[in-house]
Amino acid sequence: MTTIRLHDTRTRSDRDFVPIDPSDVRMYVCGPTVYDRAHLGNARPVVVFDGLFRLLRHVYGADHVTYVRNFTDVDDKINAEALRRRQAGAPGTLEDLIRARTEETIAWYHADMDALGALRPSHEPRATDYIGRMIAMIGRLIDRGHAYARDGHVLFRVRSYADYGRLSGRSVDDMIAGARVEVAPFKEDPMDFVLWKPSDAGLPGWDSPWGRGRPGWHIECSAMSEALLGPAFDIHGGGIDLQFPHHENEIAQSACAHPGAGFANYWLHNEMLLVEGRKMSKSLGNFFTVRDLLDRGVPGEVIRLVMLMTHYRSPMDWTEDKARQAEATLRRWRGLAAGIEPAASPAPAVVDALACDLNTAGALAALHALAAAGDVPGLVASARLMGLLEPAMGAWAEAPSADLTALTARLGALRAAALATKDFAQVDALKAALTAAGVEVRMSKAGVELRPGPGFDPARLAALEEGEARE
RNA sequence: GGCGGGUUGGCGGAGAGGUUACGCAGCGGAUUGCAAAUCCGUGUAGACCGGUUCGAUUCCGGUACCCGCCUCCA
Repeated sequence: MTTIRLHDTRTRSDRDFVPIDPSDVRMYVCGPTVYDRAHLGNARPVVVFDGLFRLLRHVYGADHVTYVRNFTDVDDKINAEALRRRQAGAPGTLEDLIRARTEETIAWYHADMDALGALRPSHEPRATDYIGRMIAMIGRLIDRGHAYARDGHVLFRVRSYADYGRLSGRSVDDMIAGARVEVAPFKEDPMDFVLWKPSDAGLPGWDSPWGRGRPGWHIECSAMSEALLGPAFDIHGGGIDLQFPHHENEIAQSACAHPGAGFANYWLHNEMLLVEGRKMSKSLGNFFTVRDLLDRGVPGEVIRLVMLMTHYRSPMDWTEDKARQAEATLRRWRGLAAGIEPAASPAPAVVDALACDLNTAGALAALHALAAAGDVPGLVASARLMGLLEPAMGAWAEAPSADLTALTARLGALRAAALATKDFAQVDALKAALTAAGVEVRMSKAGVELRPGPGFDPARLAALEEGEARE
């Protein structure tokens, strides 16, 4: 069996992956807060961990991997948007508006991530469906002395967990020295973080032993992973920006709620995304969503390939040039793959590259080698392991259907005549017009061949044919 | 200030202590009336300074520069 090697952020080392239970490999990845369209940066962990999901399914069997990715649907930004809508005159209660907003956003998210060829996870829990579980976990943390209630809040007592800071490599004292922590009178220690906070009448809230309120950010992931994967599971993933504080706090909560269980055995973090060399931000004007790209005609498969060109632990720079390269590569491969059945299994070189801490760039090189060697069935089977060249994703690359027989015959006749007279003026004029209409012109001794290319424009072609009729 | 990551040929981007990464672009050739497409060939790069070594771009140390996190942003 293939041995998968993963870079574990917690130990800062590459480790052979050994699942707790090979018949049920379990992975949890932090999903989106559903307040708006997913931007391109949101797509990176989706593609990265979809790749790992596919690899795990390949190695352990599709029915032996459980992948959980949550939706955070309780959040102040969602509340703010719902409030804005109500003030703008939208009907319904605030809770209705919140639900409507999150339902809408989840549907967008699914559509956009589907377009990138990401498989749906096994479970996609919503935080609001696990409030009871969170309350129970908070209660247990209080009972064990790891948390305390104060003024309607419940706080995690950071000093009660000796390993706090281990994941992100910092000590509580260092962090306090950094002095960027919220000072609140109800905190025993400035680093203590919120497990539960009170909600006023204008905010969504749930009844709890500490009054009506809502959960803090981190507890949801601890509660949902516990519910769906158990107190110990294999892999926990997410963006590197979540390493602190989110994941650090998650570990503290889960480890203290289930001492000795171990929580997640391997921690994987993907690096951030840049756009043309700069951090994507609204202020720089380079902020865009996945949907923006799709609407602009950049196929999801192209976005996916661009993402796979860079190793997941390096910052990935989105550039127009890369998108162009990726599109050209996919067009070539899809051209080769047309009508070819995939091999029974992906090429070992590709699997090995992916098994080496998801070396997607290496795997792509292996794909190029398969294409160069003419092993198209192997290319297709291997590409599909990476979520590429899937039949459902190829509509964008299909040549538009068009009847070019008349034009082919006309060009062929002109050329045959020109070959005799050595006057190619008319041939070249027609060729230029065809090229301008997005038709690929191929001439050889055997004859003339026309095929619609990427920029095929039937309207300009029609004009050509009308011109012919008038002649 | 604290913590972490990075610096590879024109561009993108990997692996490996010593033998071609790969892709794109470029260049040369085949092919073509000319092209396109395709095919063949072609590139000794590794921020800087030391150290270890028979040998380092690959290991160790330092310097410079860049980036991220420390602000419920993946």
